[in-house]
Amino acid sequence: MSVGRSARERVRAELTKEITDLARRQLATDGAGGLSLRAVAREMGMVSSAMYRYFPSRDDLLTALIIDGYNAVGEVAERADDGHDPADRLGRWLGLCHAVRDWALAHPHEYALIYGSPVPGYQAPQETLGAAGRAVTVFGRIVADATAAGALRPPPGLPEPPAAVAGDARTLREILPGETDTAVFLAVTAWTGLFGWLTMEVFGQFENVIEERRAAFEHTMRNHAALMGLRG
Amino acid sequence: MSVGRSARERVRAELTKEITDLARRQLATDGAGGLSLRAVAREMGMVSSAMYRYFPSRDDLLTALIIDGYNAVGEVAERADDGHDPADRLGRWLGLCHAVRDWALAHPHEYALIYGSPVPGYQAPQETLGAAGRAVTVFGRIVADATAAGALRPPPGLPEPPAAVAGDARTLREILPGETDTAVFLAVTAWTGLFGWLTMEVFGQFENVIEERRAAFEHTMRNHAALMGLRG
DNA sequence: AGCCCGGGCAGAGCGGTGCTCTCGTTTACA
DNA sequence: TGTAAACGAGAGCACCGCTCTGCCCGGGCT
Repeated sequence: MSVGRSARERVRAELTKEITDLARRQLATDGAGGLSLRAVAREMGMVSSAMYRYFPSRDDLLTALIIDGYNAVGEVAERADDGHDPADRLGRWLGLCHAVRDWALAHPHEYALIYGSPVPGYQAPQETLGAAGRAVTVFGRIVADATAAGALRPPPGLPEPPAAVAGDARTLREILPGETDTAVFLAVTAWTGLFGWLTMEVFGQFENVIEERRAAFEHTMRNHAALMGLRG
Repeated sequence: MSVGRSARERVRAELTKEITDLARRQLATDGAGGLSLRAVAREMGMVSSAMYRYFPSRDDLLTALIIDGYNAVGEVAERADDGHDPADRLGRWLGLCHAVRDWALAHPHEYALIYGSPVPGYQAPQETLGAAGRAVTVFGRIVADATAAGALRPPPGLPEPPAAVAGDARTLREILPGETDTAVFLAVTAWTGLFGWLTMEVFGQFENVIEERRAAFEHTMRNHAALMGLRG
């Protein structure tokens, strides 16, 4: 991370970046399954075995790309929220949804890599967790701001969270500080709903079913906002 | 499908079934990426080239498994709904949710195959569409029954569907007959929410975040029911 | 009854993959 | 300056999907 101390470390960092860049390009065109260490090496004018000086295995290269992906969506989410009037919580929620959706549609393979089927024997290492949390942190801030302003008023007739989930609500309050159990799970409902839509859209489940996807998406996210009781 | 006319056709049908069975077992243990024609052939005491008498390519074998998967979840959904008092629409909705979830957790790789990242160059053929619709048809019937009985009363304060989505609402009324545009998209919200939760749970996104998953899931699905206005 | 034809399987082989091991070279550091 | 670590090349292993060829054998037609 620091400025390359030695020439060797500098060229190593450069080559590592070149590898991930080429791999990301290959990922974008062929998907995770088509990512080939040999192809990356070929494109760099190197031999495949040399790759293993930089990434111990293909999975480690994938891990690097996964972390990059989480950071990309996290940054998109943060930038979207920075551009909004903090008091306009409904606008911030919709802006966050559109930002994540735009990124997902522009990078379907990267989206699949981080939110889709896990790769075969691959176990997400701890390092991914930090990056994975950036987007949801933005969401938590919006909800918390709304609550603090008294602008989170869910409709009547909602079910009571059962006692069993109280512990999970406590965990989730790290992301959603100061929320009641009811509000915590309304937020979970909205968040899973957002990614449910995105997964179905990116993976082609809406083909021949929903065509005006942007409008339908925004309306669905407005439904989620209404369920949370997010007022403008 | 019909009773094997000649002995040759009968043994062919049996071998085809044996191949898909072995492939499904391999799918369950290694995932879609680990599905190997050669391994299936090995396990059958045959040579890999012989597989191509039955499936023109690995992707065609995958297609067969995908159709099987859609039919499996469709059957699970239908059976769950048959076992419920038709007038208990909230119970039917929750039963449907739990049935699909139980199946997904029991067959994570098959779930990933049909609802997860699409496989590399694979394009879902038309044949899958019929099987894919069985589960959502059950859902549509529950909502339609509720509407017919006047038991679908969404809470106040919901957004109006924009004009742009009217066409899609018309398409979706094939599954959700007699529903208003508002109700159609509330149903879409619930359905995408269901699969959003399932995808995140099956793909491990709830690790270390939500532990009482069954209770939290049911509560989330009750939230969706409340948004739709599904009364018992 | 005899023939023949086509489905079924085996084997070899092509080009590709991830990954390992060895070997000579280059670089950084003590 | 000497040494240990990093580096890249090359050969090779086991596996993959897929193709082509050739043999066998059973069922259907003459």
